[in-house]
Amino acid sequence: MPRFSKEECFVDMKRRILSTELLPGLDLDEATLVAQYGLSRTPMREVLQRLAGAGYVTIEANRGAKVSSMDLFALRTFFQTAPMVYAAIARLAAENRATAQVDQLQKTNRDLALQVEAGDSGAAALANHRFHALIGEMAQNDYLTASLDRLLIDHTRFGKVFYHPASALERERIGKAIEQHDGM
Amino acid sequence: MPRFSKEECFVDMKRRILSTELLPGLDLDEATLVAQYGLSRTPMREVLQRLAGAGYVTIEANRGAKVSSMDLFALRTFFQTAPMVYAAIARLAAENRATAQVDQLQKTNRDLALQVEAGDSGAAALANHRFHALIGEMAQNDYLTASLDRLLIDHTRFGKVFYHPASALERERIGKAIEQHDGM
DNA sequence: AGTATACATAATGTATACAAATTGGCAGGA
DNA sequence: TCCTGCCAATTTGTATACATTATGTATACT
Repeated sequence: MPRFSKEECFVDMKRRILSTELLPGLDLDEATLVAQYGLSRTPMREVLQRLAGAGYVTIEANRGAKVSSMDLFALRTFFQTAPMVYAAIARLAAENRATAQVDQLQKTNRDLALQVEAGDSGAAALANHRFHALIGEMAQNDYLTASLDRLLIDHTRFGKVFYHPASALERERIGKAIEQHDGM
Repeated sequence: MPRFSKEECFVDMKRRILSTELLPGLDLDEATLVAQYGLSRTPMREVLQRLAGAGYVTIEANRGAKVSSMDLFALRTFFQTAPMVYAAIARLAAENRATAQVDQLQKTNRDLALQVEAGDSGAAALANHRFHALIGEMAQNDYLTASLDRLLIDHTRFGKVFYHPASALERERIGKAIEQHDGM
């Protein structure tokens, strides 16, 4: 039986949710997770609460945790919100950029390109997520980051569905984003 | 010794933080809080984790929770972000408004006016917080609400500092906001 | 037959004992 | 005096037993 640390468990749960290995709406049973990660219930519940705080799962009193659902309304709201927040974040990131971060960004971008070429849409989605999350960090705006993080959860999950034969188009878009940031 | 429910404790902690009864940066000791609220440590820690998820407190591993701090950088970021998010939220709220919610909004607004006239800046700040939070609910956009909620935490705390002899100006601004929404 | 209620089962929520980590103080030495 | 290392005390983290709440099933009653 594998023994994860609390932090490892948190990261792995995020990965599983973003990759839709755990589908939206799925009921998360404490006992099952405890068995999978080799933690006791207290820290496992803590992980679930942190995931809830970050928007990955939804907790109902006396009913446990579910993977946050994605319905049509969420999709509509996503497209209503994402352009605005992404633009604001990108602008701030460009203003505050540090060379070390730009390097990391390009590294992540190359990683993304590799995953896309390899046809691994799950890994590509995660690399894409990491790429955007890095831009979020660069923006150094905790207020907006809160929205961005939530958008990225659904972006990544939508992406897994839509761009399954991960397109060169997406890659090109990412490439442009980098140029744009370097330009500023 | 008073015995709070977990939810009551959560609400009360938010109130105390928003009203700056608990100052930014204050170290929150579990034992003290447990004694104050009459809960055992497990649910108290859960409350702190939820508060951390919502941005009210900051948790460091093996060092417990502190009330989220507010430095000059946060202030700058706040004024950089608030107009954009508030405008977006207000627009969405106007589009999706329901009469029941508008009634509630006006009720909260009257409450705010009363508190301001009574010179109770703490209660006024909380009423103002509730007013903006209601607009956030009306917008029905969970992504943006995440940012708004964090902005409102600091808005309320800044407000407590700045507008101490709570001004008629603030009240007027709120009044205008209502008209604006009714207008749309 | 259909519905409602009571009970059994299984889940979540709470309390508390125990473990690990951090902090502060003290003693010893440079 | 100041630094260093160790020990004690305090605080946080974890495990687990117990309590409570929800759910599913069977049975009795209409």
